[in-house]
Amino acid sequence: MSEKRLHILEVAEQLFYEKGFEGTSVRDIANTASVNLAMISYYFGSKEKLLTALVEWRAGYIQGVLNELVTDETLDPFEKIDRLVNLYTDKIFNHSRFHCIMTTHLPTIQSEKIKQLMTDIKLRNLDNIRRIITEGQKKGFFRKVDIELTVASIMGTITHITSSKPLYYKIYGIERNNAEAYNKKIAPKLKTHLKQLLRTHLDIKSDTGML
Amino acid sequence: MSEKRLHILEVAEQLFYEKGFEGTSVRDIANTASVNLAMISYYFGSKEKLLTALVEWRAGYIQGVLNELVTDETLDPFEKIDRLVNLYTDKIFNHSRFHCIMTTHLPTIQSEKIKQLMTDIKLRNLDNIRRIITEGQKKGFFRKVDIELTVASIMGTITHITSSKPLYYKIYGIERNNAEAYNKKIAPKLKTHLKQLLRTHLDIKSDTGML
Amino acid sequence: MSEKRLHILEVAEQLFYEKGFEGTSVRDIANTASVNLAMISYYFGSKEKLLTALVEWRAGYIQGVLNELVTDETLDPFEKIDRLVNLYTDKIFNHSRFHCIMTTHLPTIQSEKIKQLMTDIKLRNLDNIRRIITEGQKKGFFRKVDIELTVASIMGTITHITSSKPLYYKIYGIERNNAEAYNKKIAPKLKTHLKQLLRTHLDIKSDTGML
Amino acid sequence: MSEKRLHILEVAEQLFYEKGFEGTSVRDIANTASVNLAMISYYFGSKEKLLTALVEWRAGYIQGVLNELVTDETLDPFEKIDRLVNLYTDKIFNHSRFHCIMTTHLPTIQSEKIKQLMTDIKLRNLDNIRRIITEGQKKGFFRKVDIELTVASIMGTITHITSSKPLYYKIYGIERNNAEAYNKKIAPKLKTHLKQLLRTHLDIKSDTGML
DNA sequence: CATGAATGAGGGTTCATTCAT
DNA sequence: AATGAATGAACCCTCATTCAT
Repeated sequence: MSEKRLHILEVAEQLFYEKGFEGTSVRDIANTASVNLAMISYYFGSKEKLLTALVEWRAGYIQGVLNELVTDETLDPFEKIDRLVNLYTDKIFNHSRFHCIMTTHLPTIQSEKIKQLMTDIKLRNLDNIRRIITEGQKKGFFRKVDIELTVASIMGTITHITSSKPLYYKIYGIERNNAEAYNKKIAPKLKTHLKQLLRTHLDIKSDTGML
Repeated sequence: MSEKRLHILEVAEQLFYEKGFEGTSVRDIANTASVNLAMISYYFGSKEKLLTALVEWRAGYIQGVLNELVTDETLDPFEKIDRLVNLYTDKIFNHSRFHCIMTTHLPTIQSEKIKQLMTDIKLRNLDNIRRIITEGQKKGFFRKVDIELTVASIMGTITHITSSKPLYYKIYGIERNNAEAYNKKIAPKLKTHLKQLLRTHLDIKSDTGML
Repeated sequence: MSEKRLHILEVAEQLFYEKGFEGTSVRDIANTASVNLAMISYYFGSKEKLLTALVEWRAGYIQGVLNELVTDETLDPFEKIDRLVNLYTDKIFNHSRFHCIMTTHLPTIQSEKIKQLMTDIKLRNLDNIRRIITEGQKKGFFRKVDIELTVASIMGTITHITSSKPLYYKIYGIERNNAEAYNKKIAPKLKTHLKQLLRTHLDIKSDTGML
Repeated sequence: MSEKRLHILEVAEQLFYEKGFEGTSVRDIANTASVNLAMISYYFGSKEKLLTALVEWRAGYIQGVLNELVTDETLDPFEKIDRLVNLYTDKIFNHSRFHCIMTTHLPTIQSEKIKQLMTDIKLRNLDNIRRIITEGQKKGFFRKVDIELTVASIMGTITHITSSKPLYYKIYGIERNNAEAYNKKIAPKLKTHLKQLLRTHLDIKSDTGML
C-alpha cells in the first residue's frame, strides 16, 4: 500500500472521528492530507469505499493475539480475564479514534457491506470471550453469569471511557485534546477497575445467590 | 408547545437516530413529518437549533426522579443501587433513540453550546450517583471503588446494549426492528445483570484486597 | 406552466440543438436563461428530466392536425399528400431545433423512457401516413409502394434539409445563422420537390412495372 | 498505422455511435479497447484529434468508386442512377456507425476543422451526383428537377433508415442489435425503393407539368 | 515506447436557508 | 401564520490531460 494512500486513511480516520462520516467532506480530507481532491476517488473510488478501506485496514487490530490468549493452556481463568482486560484496553486505547468510529459513526452508515463487516467482528470477539468464561465455569472457578451482558459490560465500559473523553478531560483535569496524557492516566485505572469488577463478578466465591 | 412543533421533534429524533445529524436533511424531516420545508426554519431557526430544541426537550427525562432517589432516607444503599439500575434502564430503554443520539451522534456536533449542554447533563448524573455510592461507603456498606469508572460501567453497559441492537437481534433471535420485543426481552436480563454486577462490586464483603 | 419554466425549456432547446445534450451543461442553461443553477433541479428534478419535459412539451406539435387530415373525407388522396407535405414541412421548419434534437441527439440518450417516447411518436406518425397511402391505394389512385420506406423518404428529406443547414447556407448563399431567410427560401422549394416526388412515386399511372 | 491505433479508432467509432462524442469519455475508450488511458492522448494528442483521425480514416470510404461511375461512358443515365443507389446504400450500410456519427453527432462538435471537413465531403458528393443528373438531362432522359433536393431525398432516405434502427427493428420484427440481419433485410428493399422513386422522379416521361 | 500517478476544472445534484407574498 | 419560489454554497465525483519514470 502506497504511503500516500496510508496517509489519506490516517487523515480520514482523524476527521471521521472528529466530525463523523457525513460531517466530513472529501474536500476536508484532501485539504488536511495535502492531497489533490481527485486522488481520493482515484485511490478509493468513492467516499464510502474509502470508509470501507479504513475499516478493512484497521479491523484486524484486535485479532490474532486474542486467539493465542484463548488457547493458552498455562494460564488459569482469572489470569486469562486479567490479560483479556489488558489486551482490550491497550488495543482500544491505541486505536481509540477508530474504535469510536466503529461504535458511534458506523451504525448510521447505510451500507450493508460495512454493517455486515462490523457485526462479524463483534460476533467473533464475543465468541472468544465466551470461550474464556465458559472454560472458567467448567473448571469451577467462575459462577453462572450472563455471558453476553458480561461482555457488554467490558466493551461498554471501555467504549464509554474512550468516547466520553471531553467529560473525563474535565473530571481528571487533563488539558483538552492531550490524548496521550489521557491514555496514560486513564488506562491503568481502567484496567484495575475492570479486573476487580470482573473478579468479584465471576468468582464463584462471590455468589450471593441472587440469580 | 404546538402540536406540530412536537411532531417535528419526534420525526427529527427518529431520523437523527437512523441516519445521524449530518446524514439527515431538513427536507427529509419536512417530508417525513408532512410539513412545509420552510416551517422548520420558521419554528426552530435552523437545523442546529432544532437539534438543541430536541436535546432540551428530552434531556430532562432522567432528572427529577433521580433527585428523589438520592435524598430518600428510607432506602439502604443496596436498595438505592437497585432502584438506580431500574430507573436508568427503564429511562434509557424508553428513550433509546434519544439516548443513542446523545451518546453516538452528538459528540460529532461542532456546536459548543450542545457540547456544554451534554457535559452538564452527564456531570449532574455522575454527581448524583457519586452521592449514592459515597453515602454507602460512609455507612460502611460499600468498599472503596473508583466511582467514575463504576458509573462508566453502568452507563457503558446500558449504552452498549441499546446501541448494538442489530447484533443482539441476531444473538437473541429477535426479528429485526421489533424494538418492543427487544426491550421486553433484554431489559429484565440487563437489570438483573447490573444489580448483581454492582452488588459484588460494591459490597464491602467482596473485598479481595486487590486495590 | 410558469413563465420561467417555459423560458428554461426554450433555452435548453436552443443549447441542446447547438451543442447536444451531453455537450450542454446545466450551468450553461442556467447562465443563458439567467436563472439560478438550483432552479433547474427545483423545476425539473434533473437534467434528464428536463429533457423529458422538453420532449413532452414539444412532442405534441405534429399531432392533432394530422388526425384531422387523415379523417378528412372531402380531400382526394393526392390532395391529402400535398397537405401532408405542407403540414410536415411547416411544422418541422417551425420547430427545426427541436426536430434536430429529436432526430440527431436523442438517439444517444441512454434513458429508456425517452427512447420509448420517441419510438411511440414516430410509430404514430408512421401509422397516420400509412392510412393516407392505404386509402389512396384502395381508391385506385396510388399504386403499390413500400409504405415504410416512402415515409422514410418524406421524413428523411426534410430532416436532411433541416440538419444540414450549414451546407445549404453555403449552396444557396444565405448568410450564416439567418434561420428565417433559410426557411423562407427553402420551405417552398422543399414542398414543391416533395409533392412532385410523391406524385410520380404514388401515381398509379407512373407504374413502370419495376416492382 | 499501428494495429493498436486502429483498434482504438474502431472502439471509439463504436462508442461515439452509441453514446455520442460528448457522452463518451476517454476512459470508456481506453477500458473498452483494453488500452492504457494515457495512450490515447499519447497517440492522438487529444479527444478531439482522435475524432478528427477517425473522420480522416473513414471519410474516404465513399470516394473513389464514385469518380469512376461518373465518368463511365458505357452506362446510360438510368443505369448510372441505379448503380449510384447500389453504391451509396452499400457504402453507408457497411459503415453505418460512422455514417451516423457523421450525420448526427458531428454537427454538435464545435471544431471548425471537422465542420469544414464534413462540408467538403458533402459538397463533393453533391457535385458528383449533380453531374450524373445534369448529364441525364442533357441527353434528354431526365426532366428538370431540383437537384439539391433530389440529393437530399437520396441521402435523407438512407440516413433515416440507418439512424432509426430501433424503430425499424420493431417494425420489421428484427431482434434488437442484430445489425447484420437488419442490413440483410433492409438493404435490398431500400435499393428497390430508391431506384423506383428516382426513376419516376427523373424520367422525362413522368413529367406532369407540375413544376 | 508505455504507463501509473497526479491534477485542475468542471460535471450534476443537494444542501440549509431566506424571501415575497 | 404559513408557504412556494428562489438562492448561493457546497456536496461527491468524473473529466481530459500531463508528467515523471
